[in-house]
Amino acid sequence: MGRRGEHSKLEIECMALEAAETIIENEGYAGLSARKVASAIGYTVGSLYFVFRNLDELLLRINGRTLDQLYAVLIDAVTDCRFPQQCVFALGAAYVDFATRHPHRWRLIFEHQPRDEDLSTEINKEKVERIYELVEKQLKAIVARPDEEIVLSARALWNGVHGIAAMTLIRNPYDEAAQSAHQLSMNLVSHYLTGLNTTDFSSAITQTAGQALDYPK
Amino acid sequence: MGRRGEHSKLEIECMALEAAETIIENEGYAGLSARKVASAIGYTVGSLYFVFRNLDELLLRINGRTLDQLYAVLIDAVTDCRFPQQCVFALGAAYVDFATRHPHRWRLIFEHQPRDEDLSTEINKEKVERIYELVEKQLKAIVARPDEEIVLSARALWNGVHGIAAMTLIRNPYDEAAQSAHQLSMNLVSHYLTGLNTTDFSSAITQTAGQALDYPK
DNA sequence: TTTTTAAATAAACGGCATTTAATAAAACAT
DNA sequence: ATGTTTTATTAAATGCCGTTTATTTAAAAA
Repeated sequence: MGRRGEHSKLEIECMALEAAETIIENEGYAGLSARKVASAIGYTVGSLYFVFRNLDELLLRINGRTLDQLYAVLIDAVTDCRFPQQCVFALGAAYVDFATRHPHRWRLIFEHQPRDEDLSTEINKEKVERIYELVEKQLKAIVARPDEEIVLSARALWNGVHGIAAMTLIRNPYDEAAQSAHQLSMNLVSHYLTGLNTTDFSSAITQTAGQALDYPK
Repeated sequence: MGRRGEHSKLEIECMALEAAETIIENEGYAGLSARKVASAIGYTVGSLYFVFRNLDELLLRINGRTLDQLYAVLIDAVTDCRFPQQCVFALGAAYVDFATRHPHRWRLIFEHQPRDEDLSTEINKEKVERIYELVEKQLKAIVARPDEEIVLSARALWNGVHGIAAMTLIRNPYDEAAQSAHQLSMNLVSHYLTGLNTTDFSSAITQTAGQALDYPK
């Protein structure tokens, strides 16, 4: 058949993204296929390639949407917290929560790497950067340090929270994972912030931690 | 052709593992295929299924070997460090180093999850646990805390270091990634250990951090 | 020497992503 | 109203893939 004109290109794109998200949410990336997405929206495979260059592009778009949702959740988490320390805890808890609630989509963000070089990688870079900035803002309110060090610390701490979510989710049943991850996240954030607050000339110590703590060159 | 008897079953298994490792090391998991492994060792696909139940099993075996290598590297890292704090830094540095040197094989450990339920998951569990114990040992030498808390803290800190390696490696060129990861790992370990040392009645604080720091229930 | 056994293969199956050529409906021009 | 051009859509083809099956053949056993 030819043009039905039932849905616009943009509508098909949206339908495909939603269908794919549902499949991934339920069965994970392994359960996804172009054919499955197409039939879920009542079209044939070919039509997908009329809207997306390839599956990689579709996945990239899905990751973009997931990152948007994640950001919204994190924004929400920092709206009802009073003190910056409390806010960092809340951010960690919200992140772990999101990861355990949508494990497949969350993992896809980090595990999918497109084969085409292109600018594909860069596309969602800002959406990730935004999240780091949420943490930086809180750290700035906790300790007075040069911007450079705030950026470094936010990355270190947030990557840490991410690692907890990642390792906990790898092989654990839903509820168990969520509980364990929360406990670990709290432990990490708590000790890290204490350490950050305690260290007076932090930048000096961080840069010379090797000598100070007898770190091997 | 029929039985050549040129290689024993065990020899073929070993050859296949090595060939697969090379492919993954160079091209990543995406570049691996049963046919490619088979032809690399001068056999046809069918022979692989005479030795492994399926590709999942082969990958599981590879991950086991990678975990063994990683453990060896970490053991090595703690042999030439004098003080426990220094040892934790050394462990983190060695981990980050291994991850950046073998990104594809390292990622495979965490990203490959077999479809067969089986006990497959459990197979490498000990090899992961062993690593946490290395960290626990050092933490025990740093602070006097109940075992339960040591275990929790080792997991939190180590997952944190893992997260740094993971996030840094996702999209960064080799050298850049390695340098950045080292810096972040140092920052995280440094502040975390300071915090752990500073907190006197840590178990009390960790368990009641919610109230203490006004953490949202 | 014949029979059995087991190693190894070739070929097949169904599925996949992606590309190609064919088709038919709409939009446009006359 | 008619013919022509677009363009949305599909069916089919290509070349991979993991896995299974039946078949061949060399060695071991009889």
